[in-house]
Amino acid sequence: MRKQNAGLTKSFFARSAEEVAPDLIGCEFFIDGVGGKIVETEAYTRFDPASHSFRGPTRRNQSMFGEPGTAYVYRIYGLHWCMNFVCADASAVLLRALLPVNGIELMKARRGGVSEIQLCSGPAKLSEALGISGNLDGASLFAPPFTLRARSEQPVEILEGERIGISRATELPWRFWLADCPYTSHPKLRSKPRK
DNA sequence: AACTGGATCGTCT
DNA sequence: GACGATCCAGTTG
Repeated sequence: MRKQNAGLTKSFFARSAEEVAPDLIGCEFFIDGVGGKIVETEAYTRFDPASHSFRGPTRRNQSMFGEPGTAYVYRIYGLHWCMNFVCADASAVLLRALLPVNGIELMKARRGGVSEIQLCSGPAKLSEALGISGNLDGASLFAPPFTLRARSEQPVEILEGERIGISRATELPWRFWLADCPYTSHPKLRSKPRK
């Protein structure tokens, strides 16, 4: 009986994002078979001033108030897309970096031929590589085009530190990443949590 | 290696 | 009317 490579279930996401976010490190995520291993995430919760759900439901953030296991996709800075997995109580996990596994040539084509290291090393980069845009907002993660696979083995070491690119609640240690992984988004913050 | 500004627009003040 | 859960190219040290 092979338990490894099983798909993630709804109960996996039916917890608060700060619990789910570290558990997603080492899982695999694909869209139409294109994607890779999750190596960096961030958690955002309902009572977190940095979270889109902090001020209650709006048209943009309504997916964040949906069922655990829903995709929340939003546009950032007018030109990029960011992908989130909705968890319990209007919390969500932002996908920040993947280690490319499948569909590498297609991802390179979408990303303008950058090196493999830089293919998915950032939230907007991985969205471009996987072809993510606003039309996936609100979709269930348990149906096509998505594929989610649980870890096949425990990650060597998961580190945590402050989140990146926000101006509020910056002290919360809700960014999680695979230690010393070259495919994460911030070279300087790869090995040690920021002080 | 570190910092700067530009691109670009929906959302909320 | 201001401002992002960003990225990239360019400049400076």
